Amino acid sequence: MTTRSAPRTARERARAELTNEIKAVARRQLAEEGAVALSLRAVARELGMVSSAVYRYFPSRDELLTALIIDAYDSVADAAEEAETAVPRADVAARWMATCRAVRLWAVANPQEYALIFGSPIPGYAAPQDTIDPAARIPALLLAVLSDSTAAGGAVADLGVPLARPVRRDLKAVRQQAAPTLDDGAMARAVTAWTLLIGTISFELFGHLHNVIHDYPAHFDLQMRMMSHTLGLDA
Amino acid sequence: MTTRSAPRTARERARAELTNEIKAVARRQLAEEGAVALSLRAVARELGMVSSAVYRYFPSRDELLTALIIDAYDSVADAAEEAETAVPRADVAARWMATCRAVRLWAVANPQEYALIFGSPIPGYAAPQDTIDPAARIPALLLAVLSDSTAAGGAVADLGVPLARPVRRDLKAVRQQAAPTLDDGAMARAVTAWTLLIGTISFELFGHLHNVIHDYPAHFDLQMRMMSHTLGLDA
DNA sequence: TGTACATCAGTGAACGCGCGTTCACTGATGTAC
DNA sequence: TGTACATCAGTGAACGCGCGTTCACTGATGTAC
Repeated sequence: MTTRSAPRTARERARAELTNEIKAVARRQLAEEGAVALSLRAVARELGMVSSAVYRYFPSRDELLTALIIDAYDSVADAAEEAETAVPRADVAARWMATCRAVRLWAVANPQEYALIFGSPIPGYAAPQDTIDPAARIPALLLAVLSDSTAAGGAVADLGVPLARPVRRDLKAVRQQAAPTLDDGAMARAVTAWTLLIGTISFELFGHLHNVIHDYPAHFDLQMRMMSHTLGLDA
Repeated sequence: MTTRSAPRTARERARAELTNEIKAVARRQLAEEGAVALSLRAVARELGMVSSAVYRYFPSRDELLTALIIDAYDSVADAAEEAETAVPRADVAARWMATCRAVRLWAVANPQEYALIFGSPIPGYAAPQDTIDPAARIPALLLAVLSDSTAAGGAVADLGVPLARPVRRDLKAVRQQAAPTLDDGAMARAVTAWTLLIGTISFELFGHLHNVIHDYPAHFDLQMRMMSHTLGLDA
C-alpha cells in the first residue's frame, strides 16, 4: 500500500491507474487458474485492449509476475502488521497469535497468491532482488514480538541439544540484522516458529490434512499456541 | 517398487516396459521443467513415437501425472523406510533422525518430484483416491517410531495448552487407525513433527532460507533434533 | 495564449511455436479350434 | 502343428486452441518557445 507522490498529468494518472488495473485483473485470473496459467493475452482480453498494449506497462510476463509477487508479500505483511498492532504491546502471546491468525486468514482468502509466494517456485522464473524486503516483513514481525518477550523476562524453552558451529554462524548474521537482543536459542526457536507457521498453513491449503483434520482453525490455533508456549510467550 | 506377477506374453512384457519408459522420460522432463510443463507430446517425441501412441498407455495427461505422483510418494517412502529399518529398534531417536534425513536427501535429489507431492497443487488437477495410501506411509512411519518410544517409557513434552474438543475428535480418528497407544498430547506433537519436517525441507527447496541459512544439513539436523527432544525420543 | 515538435498509448497484423485429444488406418501379436 | 479370427500397438493427419513477443503505424497528450 505504498502511496507514491501523486501523479500530475492526466497521462501519468491514466498510466498509474491502468497499471493497477492490469495487476488487479491478473490477480483475479491468478486466483482462478493459478500462477502458471497467467497469460498476458488473457489479461489484455479481459481489459478490452490488444495484447501488445500490455507491453507498455510490463515489459514481459515475468515482470508482471514479479509485481504480483511483491504485492502479495506486501498484502500479507500489511494484514499481519495491522492485526499485531491492534494488540496491547505487553501481551506478547496475544501479539503472536494475532500475527499467526492474520497470516492464515489472508492465506485462506487468497490461496493462489499464497501459493505464489510460499508454494513451489515457478519453473523458469527467477525471483529478483526486489522481492527480498517485502518477503522479510513477517519474519521481522515475529522476531520483534520475541524480542519484546525476552526483554520482559520471557525465556524460550531449553533446546535440549547443542548448536553446531555453522548454525551459530548463520543465526548470528540474522540476529545482527534483525534482533540483536536475542540469543542463539531464541533465534533457533524463531526459525522453527516461522517454519511451522507457514508449514501448517501450507499443509492445510495444499490438501495434506484432507480427511485428517476437519476443524482447521482449531488445529491451527492449537499448533500456534503450543509454539507460543515453547517460545516462552505465555510466561 | 511393487513387483507384480511377471507378465507372460511378449506383448504384455513390452507393454509393461514401455509404460515404465514413458514414466521414466516423464520423470526426467519433470525434473527439468516442472510438473506444469510436462507434456505428452514432448514425452512421445523423446521416445521416438507419435504423440497419439502414448494414449495406449495413459488415457490422458492427468493419468500420467497421477502415476508420477504415486511413484514419488512410494519412492520417498521407500527411502525413508529403508533408512529407518537399518537402525536398531531400541534407538528411537536415531530412527527419527534417520527417517528425517532420508526424506530430506530424497527431496534434495529429486526437487521437482518433491514439489509435485508437497508443493502447490497443480491447477485443474484433482488427486484421485489412489494417492492416499502411498501418501500416508511416511506419517505412519513417524507414528510407529513415536509409539515405540512411548511404549518404552518415553514421554512427549507437556503441551502447555489445553486441547479443544474438535481437535481431540480429529486426533482420535487418526489414532484409532494408525497409533492406538498414543495419547492426545503425543498425537498433537506428531502432527507438529510431520509439519515441521516437510516445512523445513520446503523452506530450503523453495528458496525461503536463501541468504539466511548457508549450511542446510546442519540447520535441518538442528531443527529435527530439537523436535526429537520435544517428542521425548532422546530420553 | 498559440504553435511546432516530441513523447507516449494503443492498434492490428504477423512470426513461430506448442499443446491435448480424436480418428480411421495398417500391420503385428495372441488365441481358439 | 496350422489356420482363422480377434486383439492390440503404433501411424499420420487433422481439429481447434492458446501463447509471448515484435514491429510499423496512427492519433492523442504534453512541452518548449
